[in-house]
Amino acid sequence: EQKSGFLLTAKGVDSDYGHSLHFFGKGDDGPFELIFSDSSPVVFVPRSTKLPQGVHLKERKEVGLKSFQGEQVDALYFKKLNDIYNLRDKHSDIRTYEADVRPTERFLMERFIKGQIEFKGESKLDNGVKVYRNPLVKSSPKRKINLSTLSFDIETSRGSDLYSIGVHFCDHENDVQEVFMVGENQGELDHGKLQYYPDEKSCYLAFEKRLLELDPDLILGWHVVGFDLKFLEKKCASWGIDMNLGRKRSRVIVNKAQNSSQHFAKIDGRVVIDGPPALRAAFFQFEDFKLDTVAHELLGTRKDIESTGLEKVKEIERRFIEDKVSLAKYNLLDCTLVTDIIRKVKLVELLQERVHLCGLLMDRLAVSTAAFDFSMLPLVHRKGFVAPNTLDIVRGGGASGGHVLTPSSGLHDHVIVLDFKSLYPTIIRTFCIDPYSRLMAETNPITTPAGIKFSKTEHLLPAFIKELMDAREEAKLSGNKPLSQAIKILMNSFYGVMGSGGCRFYHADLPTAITGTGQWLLRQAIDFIEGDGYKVVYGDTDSVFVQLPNGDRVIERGKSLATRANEYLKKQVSKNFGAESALEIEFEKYFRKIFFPILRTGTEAAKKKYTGIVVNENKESELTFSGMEFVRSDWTKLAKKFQYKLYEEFFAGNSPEETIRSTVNDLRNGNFDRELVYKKRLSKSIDEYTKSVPPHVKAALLAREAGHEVERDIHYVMTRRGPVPTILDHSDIDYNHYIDKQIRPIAEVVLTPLELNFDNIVVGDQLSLF
DNA sequence: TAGATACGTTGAACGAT
DNA sequence: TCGTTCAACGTAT
Repeated sequence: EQKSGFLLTAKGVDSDYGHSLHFFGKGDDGPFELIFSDSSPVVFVPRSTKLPQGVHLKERKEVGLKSFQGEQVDALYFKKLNDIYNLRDKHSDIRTYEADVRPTERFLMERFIKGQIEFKGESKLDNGVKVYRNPLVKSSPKRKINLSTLSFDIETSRGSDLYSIGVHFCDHENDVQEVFMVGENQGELDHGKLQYYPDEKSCYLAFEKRLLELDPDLILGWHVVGFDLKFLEKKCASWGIDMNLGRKRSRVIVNKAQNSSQHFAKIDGRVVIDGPPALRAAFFQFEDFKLDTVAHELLGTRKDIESTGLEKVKEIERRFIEDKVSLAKYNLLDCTLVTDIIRKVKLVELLQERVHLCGLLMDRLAVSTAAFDFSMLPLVHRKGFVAPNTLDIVRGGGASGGHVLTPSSGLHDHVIVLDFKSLYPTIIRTFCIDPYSRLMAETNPITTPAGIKFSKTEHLLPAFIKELMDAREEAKLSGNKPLSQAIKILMNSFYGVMGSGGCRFYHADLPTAITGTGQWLLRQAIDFIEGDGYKVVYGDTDSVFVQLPNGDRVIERGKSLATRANEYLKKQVSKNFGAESALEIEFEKYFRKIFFPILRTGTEAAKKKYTGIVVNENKESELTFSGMEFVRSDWTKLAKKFQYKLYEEFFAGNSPEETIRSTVNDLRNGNFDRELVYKKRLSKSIDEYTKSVPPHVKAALLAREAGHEVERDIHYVMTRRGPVPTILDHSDIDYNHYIDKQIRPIAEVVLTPLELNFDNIVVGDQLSLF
């Protein structure tokens, strides 16, 4: 009987019998595992390679494939994956190809199985999982599979005591809320079940048992890998037991990435979705990634303990002793908030669509180079090539990027923005840019504006991008946002991946051809628009800011200009390169007013910085900022509020003097004391700042001296003693610092063109101080 | 368990005064 | 004390 399902996790296992592949997934009738017991990991070597004694192969085969340099290769089949690593590491003189492709992924990609799979064979039930040994499999069109989620969160003391574990499980028919609490019974919850256990171990074991019963496909949480799972793993180790939360009661393995604080959890048959990194990967932006902040911004709700840091821990400790019911409530709220956030942004749907598009399973989606391999390798093989190992890539000189114009400085009325829709993907399509096409450049060549040749007929990526773009249009029409977003993420990754030394298909010609073409196209568009009698006031990579003589029927005129620019480019591309243009310029937005400030150091306008009033089709206007302090997380709230107010006045044609004066006054009077916090990230560990010690590092050092754990985000305030972390006493605020470093530079940007002087405006206050 | 380059700003560090 | 360089960070695209 033919079954189908969605793949969740994969692993390869070396044993005495060989290398086996294990795929866990979820089908209509529950979880399954597909085992392929004799997978024979493969690597390619040049035909001329003589293997040394002691290398034990299963088979060496002529496969009719060649390297990118044109050298014929043989396939070597091994018993174990480890044999390949040994060959590579112990015989570095032997050149290998694709030695770093994971057998599980190779298995899927060569069969074009992207998440959805059909399988046929005998199954045996093992711990609730239907296990198929060596079934027949094939790819299967995508289908909606309901995945169940379990969000969990643990509460602990400041030390290493486990207090409670909250659980929120959801599938298409159930909603389960439970809390497992250590200690004596102090009562029940209104909503959800609260159970008490005499000690930590029995509490944990009850949680484990319940999780295995509920059998979720996805495990959700907030820092759930680096904190909760790591904590529980340590606990289990201290009790001498394994943390068996995987399908078939298998053990959870928590790993830390080298040179990074990132943690990864391997759980058979279940995918862990950790809120902050998952939202970051989907390009969500928040003031910070605290659960409370994100929940507030997305759901409008708040956690019930609003304090942070030490106070929060103290409150949790108090509740554990005096009020376990309210601790349980708090614990459970964290779980349901995470479920609600992930549901609200349709994160599971997004991940599912991404798997369907790129083929990598959920826990590997972040690795763009692997996603590129998944789509390209099987196609490249069918064209007769094998690819190099990633580590053998020699990174050539860097490619230049996008073209950025110097803005025409100052204030402008009626400026429209036209931009190229998906510029780099459409360039790849139009000029047939991909690794295979570069190798085949002599077959019907097309020379890009940067002078680099590709084959107009032998290529792989352009067709894939067309497919993706068509699917995206359809997704947009049908309102399928997760799919549309998934396609955008994948398409936008191609250029970066091909220009990355971490990609086995890297070649400097690829990014150089793409960005060079982008620069050429932007110039062509500008030439056309200027030739049409308009003034171009700014442009960056794929956009042109065009001034219109007046504000009548702006959108109509904008769209008409875009259409004519498209026709012009189509002709240019056809005439100069004999190619059919997939490029598309579109009307993006209208600024009733836009202001380009002068560089802080210099006389020209700054690039990548502007502010203006955008008016939409419904004639609603909005003050927007790009690149300016208002959008920068390392400027204080004081600065941002001040900048916003300043430009409101500026665009309204009012004098900014009163705003400046009152802001300085209020600051001195202590009215902004809570809005003076600087936030900056430590990009490396604190002891690695040897070349210079910037303010946020100084603050972090103070925090560490005072016995605090140093976090990645440093919050500090400038006091008369210098930068001090907000967790320490910082009442001696240096108001002059904030006037000079946060208010003055923002004010002067508008004061200079108005020929006003900051010191003259605030002079009264300055005198009263000294 | 690695998508890219272009750009502006700040303040530390350093050498010359 | 002053001017210059550059590490560091966050942003635009």
